[in-house]
Amino acid sequence: MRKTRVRFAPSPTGPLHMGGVRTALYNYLYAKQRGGTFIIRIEDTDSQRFVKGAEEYILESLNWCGITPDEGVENGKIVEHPSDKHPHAPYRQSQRRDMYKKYAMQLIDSGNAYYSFDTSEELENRRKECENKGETFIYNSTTRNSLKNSLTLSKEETENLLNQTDNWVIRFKVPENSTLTIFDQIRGEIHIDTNTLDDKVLWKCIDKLPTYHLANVVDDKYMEISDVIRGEEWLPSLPLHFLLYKALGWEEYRPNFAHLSLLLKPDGKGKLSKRDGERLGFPVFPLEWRGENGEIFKGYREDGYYPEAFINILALLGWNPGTEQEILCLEELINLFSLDRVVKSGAKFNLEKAKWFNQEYLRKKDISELVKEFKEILIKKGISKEDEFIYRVVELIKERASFVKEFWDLSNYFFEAPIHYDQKVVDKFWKDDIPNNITRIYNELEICNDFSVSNIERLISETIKENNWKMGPMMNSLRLILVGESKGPSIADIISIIGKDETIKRLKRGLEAI
RNA sequence: GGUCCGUUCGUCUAACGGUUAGGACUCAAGAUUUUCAUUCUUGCAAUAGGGGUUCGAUUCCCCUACGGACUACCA
Repeated sequence: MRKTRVRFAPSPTGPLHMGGVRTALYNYLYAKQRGGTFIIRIEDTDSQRFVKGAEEYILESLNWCGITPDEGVENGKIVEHPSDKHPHAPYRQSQRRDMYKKYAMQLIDSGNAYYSFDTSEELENRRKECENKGETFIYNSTTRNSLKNSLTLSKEETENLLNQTDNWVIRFKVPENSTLTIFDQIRGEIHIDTNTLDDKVLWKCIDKLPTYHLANVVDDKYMEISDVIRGEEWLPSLPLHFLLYKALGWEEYRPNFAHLSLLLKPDGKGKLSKRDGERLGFPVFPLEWRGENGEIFKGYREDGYYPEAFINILALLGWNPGTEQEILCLEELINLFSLDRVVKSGAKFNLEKAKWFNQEYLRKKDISELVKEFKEILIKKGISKEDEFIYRVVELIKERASFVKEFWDLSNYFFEAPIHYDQKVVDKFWKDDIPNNITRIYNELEICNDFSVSNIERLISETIKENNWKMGPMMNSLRLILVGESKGPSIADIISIIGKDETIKRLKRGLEAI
């Protein structure tokens, strides 16, 4: 049995989106469960699309999620020099160019690849020609003999072109007339006729770097990757990768493959993309991302999600433990994860359910921890209160919120006296002798010195009973005065927390204002 | 267009030939509550369609439909 080594290999062309985080998570869970190694590798062989800050963003995102790499990253940075812990450095493909070049040449020498000199215009024309005839152009055994490459040109001509111009690429020579059967750990057997494949470019002339396909296979072999778990968008190039292992003589190193279904747009067509978040009002990215032209994309972190909740949401989007348990911490996910329980079909993200997950995690938090978080919000509003006071408030409202950021709207009346009184409540309850009765309660409270919840509760209910008042209108009117509207925890709790002075003040003002 | 992958309540999913097709989110109703929320109970809601195979198909096979990915010197 091979030692489990998996990699997450993002390319730094922008922020990592939640689908990418899920792929990283599944890789991580798979590795951890099997006592294996989780490696990060940066696939930056596209020099044209490089985005500044993307690499840092990716690492910070994984860090926030608690997905910690065993290899490839040290002190929050991609490792560039080999060490015991990081024997395969550098972990950035742009810094491994020479290695890929060597294998590209080996493929040419062994007859598995060739130089191609066709310009993109020439190929474009051929494609159009075919299209007009209702055919499909494929650069492979059916066409390569009629194109400009080292298979059709003489040795001398090829040499000359290579020496004189920079305009050449290396293409893989796909073998003809064979059917491949490739096993995918999630999808089972996949059959492919090699005649439908095309001779993909392995080495680009444009930036003198390998394409993803070559770099990927070489690195996976050298980094001793045992299992490749990646997105479904790679399924069509699986046969090419499969053949590449064979052509390089590395069949015994070939990893197991598993292709994950995609995360889909919640409202219909296609895979989840960068802009869906703004359009549909939920984050697509783990962390906030500032685009080059000042655009801001929301992040789960900034929206108030806990990383544990975010991970849990992602884990269950395309996988389930086979039981009815839905709230799973990282530890449990590691223990329970298995590729056979990964769902084959694409999953649409659901915001409501995501909120529910966060609510579940919020409820599990210690009140003192929530106090710390809420305090930051209060400070921004210029409100300072002693921790004990905030603690009592949070204790009462935490069940009512999915996010700490909702605490303020749920508890503002603890910190500020109401300015407006909800007219609907006024119309419904503020009648007849209510003002008089409230005044009676006011008088009772004014001489009361025990503002414990139980005493206030006793005092109010006894007063109401003794006078044969109606419970509903009295309580609702008291609430109206104290809160301004018809919401919140019990009156006794509110009075007890805001205390005598504030209660008296609010009753006085309410009696005058309503 | 071509190649590949997929299809169970609105959404995430369970049921790996035999279930009244289960759970969760959402929604609705009821109970509890001085209000709101919580909580509890109940309810609404699905096997894409058509053929096979089988005593029996959500499950296996085929066709159709629909959805998705890929089809770059992008990953």
